[in-house]
This record gives sequence, C-alpha cells and structure tokens, in this order.
Amino acid sequence: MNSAPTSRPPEAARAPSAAEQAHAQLKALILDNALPPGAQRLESELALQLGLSRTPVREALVRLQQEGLVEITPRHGMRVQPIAAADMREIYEVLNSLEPAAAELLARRADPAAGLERLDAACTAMEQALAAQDRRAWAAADEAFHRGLVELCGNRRLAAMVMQVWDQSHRARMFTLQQRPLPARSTAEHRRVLQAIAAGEPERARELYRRHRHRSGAELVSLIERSGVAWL
Amino acid sequence: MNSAPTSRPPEAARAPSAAEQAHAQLKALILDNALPPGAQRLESELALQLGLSRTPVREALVRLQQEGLVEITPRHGMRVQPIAAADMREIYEVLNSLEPAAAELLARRADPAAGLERLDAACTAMEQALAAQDRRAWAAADEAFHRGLVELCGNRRLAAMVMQVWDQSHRARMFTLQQRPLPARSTAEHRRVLQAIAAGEPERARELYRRHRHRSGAELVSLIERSGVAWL
DNA sequence: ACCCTCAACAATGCATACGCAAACGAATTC
DNA sequence: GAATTCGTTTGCGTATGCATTGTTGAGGGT
Repeated sequence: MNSAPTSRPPEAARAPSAAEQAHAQLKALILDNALPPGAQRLESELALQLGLSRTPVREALVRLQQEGLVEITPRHGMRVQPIAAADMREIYEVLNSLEPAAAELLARRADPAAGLERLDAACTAMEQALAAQDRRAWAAADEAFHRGLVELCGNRRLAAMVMQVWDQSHRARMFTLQQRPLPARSTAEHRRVLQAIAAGEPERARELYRRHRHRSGAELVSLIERSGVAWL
Repeated sequence: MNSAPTSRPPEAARAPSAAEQAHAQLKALILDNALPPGAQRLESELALQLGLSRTPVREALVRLQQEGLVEITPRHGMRVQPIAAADMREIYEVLNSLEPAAAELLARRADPAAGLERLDAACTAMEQALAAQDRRAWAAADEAFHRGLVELCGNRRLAAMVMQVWDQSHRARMFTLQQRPLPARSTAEHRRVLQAIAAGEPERARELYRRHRHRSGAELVSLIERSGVAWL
C-alpha cells in the first residue's frame, strides 16, 4: 500500500558497492575512535588505507559530512567532527523531543503491546548488566532499547533522525559511561516507559520518557562540562 | 586556540563548486515541480541539461538522496521521490514534535523577545495575504515564519532536520493550498504562539504550537486522502 | 500461445588523468 | 632581522575511459 516498490523479499544481499563499504568502514572507524575527533586525513590516504580509489571514498565522505560526522575542508582533507558540550546540548534537545514522540506513537497503535519483546529483552539485559556492574553491556542494551523503540514506532523519518544524532553522540556517551555512577535510575525508568506503552497510555509514556531524557541529558552535559574536556 | 583557522572574514563568497550548483539547481527543479514526482532521469541526461559532466551531478544526486528528495535506482537513473499521504503523516509527526520544541527553546532564552522582528513581520505578511486572499503570498509568509522560528531557536541540528522534512513536503503543501479554505485560523494561531514566546512562557508556547501543528497537519493529510491522489 | 534462454546493448560504478588554486618555503629586499 | 613576494609543490575538483552488470528484446522450444 505505501508504495514500497523495493519490496522486501528480493531486497536481500546485493553486493555492497565500494562507496557503501567505504562509508560503513569509515563510520565504524570514527565511532570506535580509531579516527579520533579532530583527526585530519586526505582523500588519497583514506583511499590507500581502504584499498580503493578516491572516487568511492569521496562519495562516502560526502555522506558522512551530511550525517554530521566529518567536515570536508578543501585543502586539508576531511576532519572528524569533534563534539563539544554545546553539541551535546543540541543533540539532547532533539532526542528529548523526538524520542518521547516515538513512545507516544508506539502507545497509540491499535495493539500497543505487540512486538515489544525486543524492548523487554533490552530492559532485562540492562537490569542484568546493572547487577553485574558491566557498563559496556549496559550501554549496548541501552542502545538496543532506544534503537528498537524508534524503529518500532513506524515513522522511518523520525527513526532515521534519531539514529543520526545518536551516532553523533556515540563517542561522548562512551566517554561519560566510564565516569558516571551506575545508571540504576535510568534502567528503572526504561522499564516504566515500556509498561506505559504496553498499557496503551500515550500521554504517560511520552511524559515519562521526556522526563527520563531530560534528566539523563542534563546529567551527561554537566558531566562533560565538569570533566573539563573541551570536546570529544 | 580552539582551531578556528577558517576565521570569519575570508569566509564569505567562495565560488560555489559545480557539485553545489548542480545540487541547488536540481533541488529547485524538484521543488518547483519542473522535475515532477516519479520522473526518471539518467545521470547523463541531467549532466547534459546542466552543462556539466556526470561527476558533480552524481555527487549532487547522492546528497539529494540523503535528503529524501530522490531515489537512485541502479540502472534507471534517479527518480523523484513521490510523497504519499503516509509520508505526510510521518512528516507531520516529526514537525509536530520538533517545532513546538523550537518554540519552547525560543521562549526559554534569557531575553525571549529579542530578535523576533522576523517572525512578527511574517505574521503581519500572513494577515495581509489573508485579507487580500492571496494564497501564494500566504504560503511564502508561512514558510518565512516557520523557517525563522527554527533558525532562531539556536539549535542548528533541529533547524536542519525541520528544513529537511519541510522541503520534502513542499510540493504537497503547494498542492493542498489551492483547495483548502483560506487559512484564517492558522494565521491567528501563529500570532498567539509568537506572543507566548515574547512573553517568555515556554510551556504555553510549546502547547499552542503543538495544537496548531496537530490540527493543520491532520487537515492536510485528510485533504490529500480525500483528494484521491495516491501521491504527489 | 506462452515461457524460457541467450545475446547485444546501455548505464553505472570505479579508476585515472588533467588543470587549477592554495599553501608552504625560500630568497631577496628593506 | 623581518616581511613580502615569487616559485614550487600538493591536493582537489572535474572530466573521461573502461569494465561490470542488469535489462531488454528476440528467437526457439515446449
């Protein structure tokens, strides 16, 4: 019905183009901090490193620039975009607006409780990680929860936007994760949002999520500011 | 110190690259319906039409694809992305979330009334267009209001996201504009949002805007659905 | 009459070549 | 000794060539 000419069955595995590979690899390098913020690389260096020519690398860089991960400066190659506290403020304002909206949409569906297994599993994983004091596992579960929520809400544009800023803030989240107290409260709040969604209470889900986002966002920004690093 | 070697003075007018020109021209052609939805064009056709070679055209198409305006299909060139009622629903869900947030941010500033002249002028222009029954002028003023609002809110990411979906829905707005009653109510609502912002009442500004968006979005979607066109 | 196979063609994706312009350094002059 | 200017180098933007791959149409077989 909704004009999906690229129907799902034959969607499967087309050989990824060199440009796509370059994009994926560079993105991974940036998120993993292998290409640290502020790093400058020439197109030709990257092409050599990835075993490609400049053309697909260039295409990948254009995409990464539009995603806000790098900046292309004409004679100095690309630079990995650093994230300052001000950027985190922007990102959290966006997330604080879009994610509660996603929760509301989810709770408004005809059958709000359908398909929430992913989110429930993510909550459980968070609780287990919390008990085991495993910050890394907690972060993975947290990401799974947020990703699952926006993907389930049925609004692909909203989901894409959330994932974009989510990626931008990935490094900062990984950084603060190390030096903040165990996110016990966040874990409980996730669970409560999920319950409100399953119960089909859009307004409550939205407000719970909004408050959660607002609090954790403020915590994270002040943590970065107090940590004294100008950017990440 | 913080590495701003590209200081502002010489920032000004660098000759726009051919790729930028191609991007701007193609975007204008799409928004003006000169390249109608569903239209297919080969890279080489566009290159010929714009008087460039395929390379900068290709770069422009990659950007337009990420902006959601076209789709690149491997052996058929690009296709202008049609907008269906379902897409408009998505777009209005996003706007309904982000724009009220922008209004709230604007009202939360230290001096909320500062710099609102643009918005005031846009409101006045809307009122005049309404009196003159000039739909086209009204649409231009409406766009100026919304654009000004998100640009003033101080959050560049939020502004970019709003403008992106705004562009996606441009054609649909122009279409419905012709066949809906004069937007008298919208005009008044804009004015009230502006007053709430100037008065420094974030919550009220957000809620007023949310209601405005919700109503006008629903109107527009149902108008498209009733009009019987499958896509625009 | 319909379907399947195969071959020719066409558009793309990538690599490479070329010219321009900026940046860096050296040399000369004040 | 410092500054300015000129020459060289280097990276980028664009164009173009080539190989890959999908598409389309025709012909033959069932």
